[in-house]
Amino acid sequence: MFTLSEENYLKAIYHLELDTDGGVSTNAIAEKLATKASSVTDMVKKLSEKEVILYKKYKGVTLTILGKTVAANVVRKHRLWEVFLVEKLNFSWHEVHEVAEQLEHIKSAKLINQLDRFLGFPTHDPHGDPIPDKDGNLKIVAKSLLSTLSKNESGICIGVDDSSSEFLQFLDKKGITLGKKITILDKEDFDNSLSISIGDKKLSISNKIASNLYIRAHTGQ
Amino acid sequence: MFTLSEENYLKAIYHLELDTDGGVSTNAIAEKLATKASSVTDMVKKLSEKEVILYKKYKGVTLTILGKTVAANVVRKHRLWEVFLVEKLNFSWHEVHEVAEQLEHIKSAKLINQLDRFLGFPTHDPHGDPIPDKDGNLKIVAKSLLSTLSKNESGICIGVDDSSSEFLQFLDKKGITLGKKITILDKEDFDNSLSISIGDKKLSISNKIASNLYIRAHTGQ
DNA sequence: TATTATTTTTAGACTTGTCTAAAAATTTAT
DNA sequence: ATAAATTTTTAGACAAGTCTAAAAATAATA
Repeated sequence: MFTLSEENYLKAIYHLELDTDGGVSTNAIAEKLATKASSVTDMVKKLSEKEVILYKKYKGVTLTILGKTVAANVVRKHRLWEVFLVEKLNFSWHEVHEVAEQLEHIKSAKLINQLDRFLGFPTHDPHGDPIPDKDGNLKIVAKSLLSTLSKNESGICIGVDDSSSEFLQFLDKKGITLGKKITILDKEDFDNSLSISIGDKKLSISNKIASNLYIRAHTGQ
Repeated sequence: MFTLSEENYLKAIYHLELDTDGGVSTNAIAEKLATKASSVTDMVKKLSEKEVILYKKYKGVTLTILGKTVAANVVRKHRLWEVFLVEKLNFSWHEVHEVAEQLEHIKSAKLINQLDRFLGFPTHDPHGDPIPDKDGNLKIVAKSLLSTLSKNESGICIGVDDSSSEFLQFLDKKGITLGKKITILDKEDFDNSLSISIGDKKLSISNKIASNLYIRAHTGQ
């Protein structure tokens, strides 16, 4: 069994491993968890003894199979709870993270299995991130950043890269939500801003926005 | 803000106060929380400084208004989550306690308000215990133990005194659930066992069982 | 490569919540 | 009311998780 703190470390390492090649550095973990490098070193020794990570002094850490399973399970719980909060309790997508951070540590296999069933076995959370299955496997969906599409191409909005509260509230204000079809009407060379149509509206968005929206590529029209 | 441990102490004191006159003793708290009296003394000093309890050395403790509010809120959360688990996730009433013990510590006013709404503002949990409102007030329902009724009297089963897993599973097996009408057919002087009718069944139950079932008195009939 | 800068680890300390063992206060019984 | 039993508190210790400051290892740069 793992403590709340151990679970948070495993989750942080899990996320960092996804966009790092080779081991995850002490400093990276410290930054992600808003803690000090010395604290990370301590915890990393403990996790290494529990055989959930591989650790060589000064060499960074990697999750073991066991560690990855534990971490994925925490992520699974986090994302299922997010779905619950949005679908059943009328939370907005920018409000769910903080609460899900707490709920993800509740220990009960039955609870999470029944919650999964109750929600209709969702595959993605309200930000478009995939929900790991019981074994920790993710369904990978081919996705591209909106900023990489060309004029006249279109696709379905399936997720965000930056899921900060500010960004999500901005999207709400603009009417940009998951599942909507977006078409590039024009690209501005000057500042890489885009004219897009979404639903029956047209709007102009900066490159920064377009670089934080994921699109499921739409082969043909 | 209160730690998990502080909340558990407040909840224990809250429950103990309900069936104690005068202050709650150190030993009583220690027993309820399966901890040592010395630990209780330490925590009690801390809670006293936080002004949620009144404490005089060797004299036991009492909740302040603030303390009672905090404790009732934890109980409110516990019982709302129990309703959720039973009504929405198909838990049996004997399975909910352990999970609710964890969920009751999740901090989010919006979460609990929305959960309350989602569940239809329930007034009682699956064991028949009242759910405190936002201000910590309970709706008191006049109730009697089944064992106190006389022959030919009847009432609606509205709760249990002992909510141990074993007892609840026993009731399940006998088909005794909240909301059912129970009529005393006969009382056996020898061992105080009862013959009752419940639904369309007749059965015989021991005095021990009858002393753990609450009935809403049925004036008339 | 030698030096500087950065990262990581160690050493020692602090907090929270717990414990054991012993002392002090209170209660019960003779 | 005094002695015995019980309850409660104190004193000191420990584990988990964190921190600061300094030392050691690694990486970057001249």
